[in-house]
Amino acid sequence: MCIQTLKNKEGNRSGFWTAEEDQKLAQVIQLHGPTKWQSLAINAGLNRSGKSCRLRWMNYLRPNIKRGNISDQEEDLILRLHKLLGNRWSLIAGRLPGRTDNEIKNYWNSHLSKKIMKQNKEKQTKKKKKLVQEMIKEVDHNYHNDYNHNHNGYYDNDIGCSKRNEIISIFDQDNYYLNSTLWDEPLNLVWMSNFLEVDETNNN
DNA sequence: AAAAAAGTCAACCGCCACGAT
DNA sequence: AATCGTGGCGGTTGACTTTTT
Repeated sequence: MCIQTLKNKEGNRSGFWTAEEDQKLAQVIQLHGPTKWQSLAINAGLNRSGKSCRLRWMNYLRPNIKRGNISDQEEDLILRLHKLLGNRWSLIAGRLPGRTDNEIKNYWNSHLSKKIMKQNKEKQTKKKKKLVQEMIKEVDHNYHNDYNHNHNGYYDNDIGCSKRNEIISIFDQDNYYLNSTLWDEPLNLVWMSNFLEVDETNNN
């Protein structure tokens, strides 16, 4: 791995820590305790900011740190705590022994946020489908009872048209499946339900 | 095989709170 | 009361890795 040799604004080293730096920091903390980070950095002979030293200690060097392999129980706890507390990572981490706020935050951003988004999308799709199915049923009812339905099979009464409009707007918000040609066709419920099936397979 | 895209995560930055002076 | 130093936090970056094309 290539080790960065960047410097920050104050001219201190920045970027990934080397094993040698870790060792120096751990030694000086053993002597003086994890406080006064600015002077610790100097005592350790590290050309690092106090903040950088503190972060390295808190997230990687301090004892009893757990890294990786977040269990199902931990994940469940993170999800529930996030629902309760929002992005208050240090509070959440405080309830998970050995875990750091940074790790929880990273785990959330790279795993859980997508998972949650997917779950929400699925719920929304389910809801939408149910609604559309109910409306189709309603239109179907009108279709068979409406004397304005003309001899070509066109569906031209006002209620039916507005219902059809509603269905299109709910079902096809992205204008993805349906297009304006729908208006030139009788409302074909079988045809409509084909799209519902397509929708279902796309989301699995 | 290689280039591009997507994912991961360690570390930085800016901001804020708080205690000391 | 004002200023300064320090610690703590969350958002974000970007180097590196992995997956996809």
